[in-house]
Amino acid sequence: MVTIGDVAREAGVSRSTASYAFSGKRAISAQVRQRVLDAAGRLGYTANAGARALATSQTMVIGLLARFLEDEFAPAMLQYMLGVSDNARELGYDILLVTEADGARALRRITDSRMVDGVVLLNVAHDDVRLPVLRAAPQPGALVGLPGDCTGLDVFDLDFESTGRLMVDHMHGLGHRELLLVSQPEHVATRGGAYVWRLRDAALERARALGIRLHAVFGESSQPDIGATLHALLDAHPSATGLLLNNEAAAAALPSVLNARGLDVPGDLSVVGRYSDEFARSFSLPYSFVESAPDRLGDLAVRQLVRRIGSTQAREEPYVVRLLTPEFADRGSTAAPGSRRPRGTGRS
Amino acid sequence: MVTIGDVAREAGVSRSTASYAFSGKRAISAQVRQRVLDAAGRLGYTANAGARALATSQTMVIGLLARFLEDEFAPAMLQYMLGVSDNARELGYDILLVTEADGARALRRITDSRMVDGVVLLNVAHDDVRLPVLRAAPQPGALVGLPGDCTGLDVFDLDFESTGRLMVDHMHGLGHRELLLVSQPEHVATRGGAYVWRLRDAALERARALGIRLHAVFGESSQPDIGATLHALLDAHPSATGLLLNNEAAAAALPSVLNARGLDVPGDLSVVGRYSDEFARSFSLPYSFVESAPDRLGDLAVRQLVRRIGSTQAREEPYVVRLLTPEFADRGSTAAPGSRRPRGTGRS
DNA sequence: AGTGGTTGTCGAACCGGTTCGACACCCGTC
DNA sequence: GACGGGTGTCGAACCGGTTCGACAACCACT
Repeated sequence: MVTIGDVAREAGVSRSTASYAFSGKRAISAQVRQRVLDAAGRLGYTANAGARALATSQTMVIGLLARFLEDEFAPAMLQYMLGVSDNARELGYDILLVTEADGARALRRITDSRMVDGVVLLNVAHDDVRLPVLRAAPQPGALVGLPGDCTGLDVFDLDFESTGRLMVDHMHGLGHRELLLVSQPEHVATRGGAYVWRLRDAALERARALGIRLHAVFGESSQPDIGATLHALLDAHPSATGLLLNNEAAAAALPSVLNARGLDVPGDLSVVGRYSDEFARSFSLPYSFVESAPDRLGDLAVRQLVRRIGSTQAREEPYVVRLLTPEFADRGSTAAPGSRRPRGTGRS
Repeated sequence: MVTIGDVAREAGVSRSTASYAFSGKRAISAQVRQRVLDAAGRLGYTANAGARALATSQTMVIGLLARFLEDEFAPAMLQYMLGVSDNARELGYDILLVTEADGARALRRITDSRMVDGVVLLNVAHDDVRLPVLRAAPQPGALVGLPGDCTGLDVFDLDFESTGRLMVDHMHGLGHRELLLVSQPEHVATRGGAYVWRLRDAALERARALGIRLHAVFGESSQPDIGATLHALLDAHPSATGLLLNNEAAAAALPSVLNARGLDVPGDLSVVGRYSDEFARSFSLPYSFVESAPDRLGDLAVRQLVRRIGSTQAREEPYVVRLLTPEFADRGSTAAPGSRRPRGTGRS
């Protein structure tokens, strides 16, 4: 293994001079700097990350804590992971991926041992057990997902309440008066998935205010159960004209359910989902949707985290809670109720 | 920050004694060991990972290089990532996740700087540019995916050739004489995705040997294009009675395509896919399939990698190329051709 | 009592970087 | 010709662990 000492010897300078030649933190004459750089190139030198971390107390690594919980839809989570990973790398940070079931213990492990300069938590629950650990950690952290108590934390999430209202308002504006809402499994909600009831409650309240009947149910996150649930829901409320989805698995299952029932969208039923554009492409979802913006959230979280890592004074700044305004991506799957168009061939 | 020196002082021993009390690499009296452990608990001591890495030349981190290429189906890749991550953690290793587009450069970065003890490469191409870098690296590496040249590497993959033959044999055994095969995009194959033509060529050859007509096409990996391709394929070969899928996106799109055409499986068409069980659940795929076993491959790759990391003598052992025998998961989507059963209600 | 072998502990060196203080040198200036 | 201020380089200390050699204390034997 070639060390900075080898480079220094090859260039005929001291170790400290070699170090300064690389970092530029002190003035070094052009010739000497070039001699050092040449020597480094000749020897194939790369600084040892562990040694540098020890000396500088900076690892240039960010911990990414993902939670793959039962009853949650893994493909959706991937988008958030990539959103964080790609943006971190752009800022010069590597990603330590943690997928352990016991997130709190894993978080303590990587922060206490100083493996990371900071941490991003995904899929944050209302009363997330990882939060006390994060608050006690010496490194800063950023959250993707809104917990009940945000004190001492930078938080980024989609505004699920506005999303619920937006969905209802949109349908109401088109003339719908009876809607269906499929949320994630109740189990996910009771476990602390606050986004479930944040959207749901807001939608129910707005529906009440507008005098709309809104039938809200929880749906499975696995196939084929969710398909059966969708069928049952449509059976139970034949007069409903609009369907709202806050459940990626339900969205993925919907095309074949509608196909089986011979229902036309938006002629027989207007549909609005909530997922990411990338997700829609993978799952062939032709519905209008509210963009969940995982790449955007990853970008915001990493950027803020790196700000705090970088300067001690940034670490003193007030914490931010940023809820993204939902954006409606129109794919033409909503229309005035009862505006059935001639059925297509199914082939476009 | 509390160091081992603080613990030693608190326990009234030297730093080296404290170190030995933790590692157990020398005999330490029971009382002293307990004093050290108590002191560590009282002070909340955790060893600094960078310092330990520097001293031991071991980081206890494995690099995971994923490639999210254009025209490839991201949700399928996630299964492989989790397969590696979960198994690595079980063996005491953390995961450094690398998703950079320039995999060769990233690989050089993390190996040269000694951030990782070893590396797992996912989605390996036939002539993968990362392989020369890996061979030159001082750390061992393991591959998930079979390249053209395996010398000096431990390689794990599904046996795609056997898979292709198995699919054809299975259909032939049921009496099918005209089949369709949908592979990944041709672009993926020409770029070096060897698994594409390994399965395809083997299937074509076996079909020829058995006197079966096999129409093999490449299909898009994005929606909704792949759906249109499936429709066109079924239009072009109305007499084909069996469909083979080596394309996750095609599998995901198939239910609604068949639904739109009013085709019954296996009455009108027998179907066999190639994906993972987990994937089938997420995407609601009711078809028989050959298990791609991402968890198993991750397990094998990590286990072999850790073996080589652990002992210098294991590093001398001959390299292994392990191709998993394909396993057929029967979901009842194949039958003798023309054995149309009464159509279901689509609800079951 | 002297010898030899364990057992338990310590001090010092080392891993490979970074950083601070010291200082030699060169320039222009009074 | 002494003086002051940059500029460029070096030596030493430090980051926080691990590990090796030395050695004291203790035991059992002859």
